[in-house]
Amino acid sequence: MSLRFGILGLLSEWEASGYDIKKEFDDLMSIFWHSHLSQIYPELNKLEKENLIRSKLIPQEGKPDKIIYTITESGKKELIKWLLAPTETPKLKDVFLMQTFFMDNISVEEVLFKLNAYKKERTQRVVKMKQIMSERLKSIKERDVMKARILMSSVVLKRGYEQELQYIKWCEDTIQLVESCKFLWEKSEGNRAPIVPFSAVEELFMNYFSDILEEEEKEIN
Amino acid sequence: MSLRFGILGLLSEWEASGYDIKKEFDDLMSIFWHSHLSQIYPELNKLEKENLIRSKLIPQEGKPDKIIYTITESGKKELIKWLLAPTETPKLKDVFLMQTFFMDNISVEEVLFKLNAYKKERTQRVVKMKQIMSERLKSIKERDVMKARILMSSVVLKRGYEQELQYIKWCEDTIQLVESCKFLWEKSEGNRAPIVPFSAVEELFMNYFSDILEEEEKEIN
DNA sequence: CGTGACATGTAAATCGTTACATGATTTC
DNA sequence: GAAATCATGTAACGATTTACATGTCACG
Repeated sequence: MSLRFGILGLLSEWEASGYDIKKEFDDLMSIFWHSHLSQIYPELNKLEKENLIRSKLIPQEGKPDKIIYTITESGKKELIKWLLAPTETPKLKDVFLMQTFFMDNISVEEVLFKLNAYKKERTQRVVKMKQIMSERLKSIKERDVMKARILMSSVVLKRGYEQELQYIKWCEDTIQLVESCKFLWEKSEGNRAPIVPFSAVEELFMNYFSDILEEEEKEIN
Repeated sequence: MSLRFGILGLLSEWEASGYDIKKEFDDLMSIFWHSHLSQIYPELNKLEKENLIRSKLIPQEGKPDKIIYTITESGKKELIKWLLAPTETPKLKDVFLMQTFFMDNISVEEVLFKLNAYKKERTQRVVKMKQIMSERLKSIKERDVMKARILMSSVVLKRGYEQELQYIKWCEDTIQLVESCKFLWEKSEGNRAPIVPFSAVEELFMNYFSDILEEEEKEIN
């Protein structure tokens, strides 16, 4: 349901081909959505049948011809209707957190390896995002033009970036905690886990949670 | 592909029925996954056919009979194989960020309304999570037993919680920024947006980005 | 006597991914 | 000569959601 609005949103600013749209999804918009060409092309055809967009064939030399789409009045109305509709809180999906949840099934060394590897992957992502952000910032400064669209795309970029940074920090903190709780993975005779009282890790545990427990004082409303 | 491992992971600790599994998905595990009963039941049957889990019928009085599943050796092996496999960095989907990206199409008042409403919804979620967390913490303290599984579920909870807090803070910061950039939504004659030089918002803009720009100094690796 | 929790499913529809199909041009 | 980019699609499969179907018991 959201893909169509991603397309309509894009076409509300520029006209574009399916191939162009895919590139936007892979670039800036990758922070909040992604899609395959094999889903974009049929969706464009559907949108045109519903009169929300219109196409024109552009012959090209040296490259294959392309089909450029523009948004219609009715399409813009649909987009605005969607923008004003209340957003349901999203149901999260995070495969790495799921793996983490069940990591008592593998050895501590493997846990630490996984956490480090994932941190590395996230770091690579944040480096790429940083590049996108500084390039954008530079081009905004150069063109010296500010618009609502530029503002809103920038705040979205910020959200994506800070999300990454925080995930990396979480990896670091968690690696530290696991490192100091290694003994929880030890197996005594009979392949049974040793019984460890909570008090043995209470300080470490509370320290790890300190930044969110401090929030307790701040009022939430 | 992940649902099956969510089920196997759960069954690696306790035996459970489809109905029990659904409740876990709705509770703690909702931070990283969710699923409908209509998907869980067929998946359980598939897993049993593949010999990864085994079922037994438990007759009950006063309640309908239920089918309890236990994990097999082969199931546990599959789970561990998955836990050790490298995790692809997830492709994010966030409908609210997508809406935000295109909010130049609605009025500032509507933008601010949407941001406030979403902040409220996220806040409700964080309140619920807080309850879950303090209940868990209390019960861990009372039972005075620490295990790797408890540690790992706690770190996942923390991730979910801090993610929510940060989203709320982003809403607040963004509301402030939009508030001070209201004029970007103004329309002059001919329904055209006024041309605003970047310098007019540079200070606000840079201030909004300050926390992530400061990270520039810290080295990432 | 209605609602919600308990309990297990099937069917249909939609959404998303991977594989297949085609063909031109540019760059290494 | 191989790989990447440009350009548009179809087909098959897999994952997910929504609707349908059935029945018991507890609580107010």
